[in-house]
Amino acid sequence: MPDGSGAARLGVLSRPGCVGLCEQCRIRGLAVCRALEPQALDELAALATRLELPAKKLLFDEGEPARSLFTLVEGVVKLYKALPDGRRQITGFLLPGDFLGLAHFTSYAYSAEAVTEVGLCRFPREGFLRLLERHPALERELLSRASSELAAAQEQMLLLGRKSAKERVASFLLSFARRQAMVGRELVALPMSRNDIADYLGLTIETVSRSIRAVEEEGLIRLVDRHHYRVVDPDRLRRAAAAG
Amino acid sequence: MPDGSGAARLGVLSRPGCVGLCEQCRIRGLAVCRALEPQALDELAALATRLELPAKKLLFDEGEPARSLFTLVEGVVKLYKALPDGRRQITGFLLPGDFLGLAHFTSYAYSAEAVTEVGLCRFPREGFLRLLERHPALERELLSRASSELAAAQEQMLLLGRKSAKERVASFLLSFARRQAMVGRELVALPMSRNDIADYLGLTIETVSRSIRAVEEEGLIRLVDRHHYRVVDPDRLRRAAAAG
DNA sequence: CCGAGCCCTTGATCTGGGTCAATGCCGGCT
DNA sequence: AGCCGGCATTGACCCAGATCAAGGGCTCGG
Repeated sequence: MPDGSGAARLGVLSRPGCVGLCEQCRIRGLAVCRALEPQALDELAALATRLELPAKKLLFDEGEPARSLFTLVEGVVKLYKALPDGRRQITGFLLPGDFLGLAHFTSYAYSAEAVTEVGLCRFPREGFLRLLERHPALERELLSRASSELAAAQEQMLLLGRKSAKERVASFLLSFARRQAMVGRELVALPMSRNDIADYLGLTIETVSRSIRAVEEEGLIRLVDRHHYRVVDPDRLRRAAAAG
Repeated sequence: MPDGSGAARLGVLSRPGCVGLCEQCRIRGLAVCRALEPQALDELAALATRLELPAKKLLFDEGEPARSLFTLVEGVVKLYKALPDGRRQITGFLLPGDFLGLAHFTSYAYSAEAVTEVGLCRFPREGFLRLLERHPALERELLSRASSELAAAQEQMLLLGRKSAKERVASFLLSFARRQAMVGRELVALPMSRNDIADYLGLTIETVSRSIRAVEEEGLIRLVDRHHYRVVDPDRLRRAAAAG
């Protein structure tokens, strides 16, 4: 259990209701971002409210006024954009510690939906932006996160524009394992549906299913069940993903 | 000709060698970003060196150590990522006023190449980062730019993952016209090759050619020559692009 | 423990866009 | 002006992945 200064260092995530979540946060959370002064963390904590949502619950919808920003504390969230006729593109899956809601304008540019049960910290937009002005270190952290998201988006454009179905699936399985720091034989959870994977990779569920099967039959991964796999041969998987 | 304080407001772009470029910059340049103190502008200006490149010249290559950051002053630059076997995905075209080179790590995550003759201001990475620390307003500007780039990247993922060839081409023609603030009947320049358009839209040159033709035959645009078009029917073009 | 419904997988067929193959055309050089 | 080389267009054909169509097997509620 963190003492007073420990609580300050863990910021918003060590508030009542967040106990037990600090493990992830220490690794990935906004609260422990480099060089953020205890002062800023306390102010962040004062601003935050805790939020829990069941799986499949919409967090916010594209075009809706952006009133809040969030850090994901627990569970998985998907971000997506949709066309009027219902075609969807999932632009990313968020894991605990990820930040969401930075809107360039005053409304969200994408929708966010809980994939699993999720726990979040919510920050009201106004207060957060004022806090941002007073704490350049926080702004730096956001800039750093935005540029790594941008790099990930560019990688995804390469995938969507130029990779074959099998390469897409291999890339996805590899990068998802990587994000959980599991490229060995540890079990990797795949909490989203085949439909979500398809909408993330620009494919159909049938093609996703067949491609996963193909990757498994080549011995690059081992499917434990629909929602769990092991990376069996990281090197060949990397090659099947056309580098990454 | 700007006086002393005018020169300061226009920052790096009103230095010797940049005369005559201020028109674009006043509209889009980094130098006039909101609320940037004259002090910061002068420091930026002191840091900048002017750089000219012919068309097709590589500015930097993916993976190369990121020693510089740039603002594009004149011409068009393309950013791309490539796979080992040569497949390419262009992730964006930059117009005057755009900023490039923000690398999350110490090496560039993509390549940058001049599409036309270009003029740039170059900032050495070290100096720029130090300057960033002293001027939160500059950092805010970069964050704002990064988030609008991110929104553009998400839009492009939707295009690459879910739109048909004709929708992609319509979206591209529309957004390119928009970025030049020309959605009426003004002539829009299309300086890049069909190959570049194909690599941007995740298509082949043949499909790009056929799709442009189709969009023209439906009377949505008028092709003046290979590198110039007019938007004839913005509304129907918007619909053909599946909204945008 | 059983049944219903929802995912998911697997198979058969179809098609949008890729590939291959001629031309056509423009711009630069002599 | 005329030629040359690279880019663009156009046409014929093909294939990866979409679509259509059956099952199969978790999961959850009763």
